[in-house]
Amino acid sequence: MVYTSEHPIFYVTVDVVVLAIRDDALHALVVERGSNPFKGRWALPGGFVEPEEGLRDAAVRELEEETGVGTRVRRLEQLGSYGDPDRDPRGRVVSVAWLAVLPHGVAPASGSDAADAEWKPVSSLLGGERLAFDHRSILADGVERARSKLEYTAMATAFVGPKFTVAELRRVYEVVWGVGLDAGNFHRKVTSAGFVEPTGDSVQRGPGRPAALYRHVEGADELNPPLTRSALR
Amino acid sequence: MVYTSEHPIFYVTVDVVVLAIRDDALHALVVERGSNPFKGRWALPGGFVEPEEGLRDAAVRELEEETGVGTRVRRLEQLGSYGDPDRDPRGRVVSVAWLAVLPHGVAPASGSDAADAEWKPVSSLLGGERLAFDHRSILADGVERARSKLEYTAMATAFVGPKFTVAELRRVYEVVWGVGLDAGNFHRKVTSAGFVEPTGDSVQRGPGRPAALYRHVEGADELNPPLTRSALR
DNA sequence: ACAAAAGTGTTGAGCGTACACCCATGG
DNA sequence: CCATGGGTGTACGCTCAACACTTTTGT
Repeated sequence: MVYTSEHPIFYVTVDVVVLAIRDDALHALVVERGSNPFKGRWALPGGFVEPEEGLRDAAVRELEEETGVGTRVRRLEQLGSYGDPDRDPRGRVVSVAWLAVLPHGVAPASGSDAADAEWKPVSSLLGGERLAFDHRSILADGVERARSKLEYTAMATAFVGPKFTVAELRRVYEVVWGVGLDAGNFHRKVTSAGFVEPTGDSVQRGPGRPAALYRHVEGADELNPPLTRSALR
Repeated sequence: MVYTSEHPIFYVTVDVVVLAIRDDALHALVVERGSNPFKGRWALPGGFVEPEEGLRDAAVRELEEETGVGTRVRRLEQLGSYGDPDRDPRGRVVSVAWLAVLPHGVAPASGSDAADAEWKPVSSLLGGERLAFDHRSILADGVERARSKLEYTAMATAFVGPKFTVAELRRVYEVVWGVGLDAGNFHRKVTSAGFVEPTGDSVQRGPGRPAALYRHVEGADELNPPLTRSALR
């Protein structure tokens, strides 16, 4: 069909801020661009939405194709849309950005579309490193969203495995917020906030008393009262 | 099919949830659709984004064209994007939704594009009334966003004039949250939260002691500590 | 004088912070 | 037996909800 629309046409993409904790630091997943524009530059995983595809589905598909971690995503929420007329030299492209969280220890699969998918510390991506398009801004928004969502949702549990200790959860908060937290007070708050329940098992990690294992309570996402960001030390 | 682009083509629209308080009830601005699809049905103001236009600019322009209130908007933030493949019978349309707040007493201008722009109570729009497209869902998301943003931002001040009394502000919270609040406690909280400052004037509304007028402190948008939603009575 | 709304005082309950202390394990 | 991390006890200070009370006006 000849294009006779009375309305302007756009391309729509999805881009995903994928966060995880590695080596006690917040990392984001980035891929090296294989073609222009920005060939060779790091970018957030993402790509063009298919004609009959939902936006969320597109985010998961692109994540799987480019990094192989699509099925491991523990949480995926819409971050916002970015549509400056000049944000993409190929034309008028609106990108719907998503925030995804992975548990620690997930590696980008080899043999996927993108020759290189890598975890990079958020600090360096937001520091000197230059990302493609407006991805630096999208990443910054994603990190800020994660910081505030830790306060009043169960998002932290998406950064750890299905069974976790209170100390693992505490590291998540400490790393994402960049503060030290009182271990005792944190333990009380988190075990009485209603979003985690003991599995009954316990586990030994190095010296010290074995820690009880908890799991995330199905469907409990609101934290009441919220965990406050107040630092210790 | 002659479309030779290597990527699928979309239309992009903006839709705006415009909230204001009228007659002690939360209202939203809706326009009657003049053409198909959904001809004659109420819809959120909005329309197609121009080729060289930013998304926020498009929201303001459409609001001005369809309702004449574009310049009176006191707050405009992105709500999210809606892109189900079937959400619009005209084709693949992704809509970027915005949340706008107006002070009370703003009327939709006559002589604008839309024959009919009207304030309607949110309760009826989310109740029986049937809106065009997925606008009911967008409106619901907008109202929920407003409810939670009252807690920890200065959004409430956008619902009142540039100078306002503490009681006016309290009515905003009571109407949007649908609860009664203790006048004394509210007064203390709000005047010590740092986002309002006295103008020095005072004003008389009916019987009772005259109320001091306040204005919103420029740039103060975060509420610390947040106002809690706990009801009274 | 009375009603009504603005604004301040007061009090008791509950929560958060800080930190002491006990528990259970590895070396 | 010591070091290390898990987990509990406790006390002090602060905030908040509830509500009594004072202030300032209209009728």
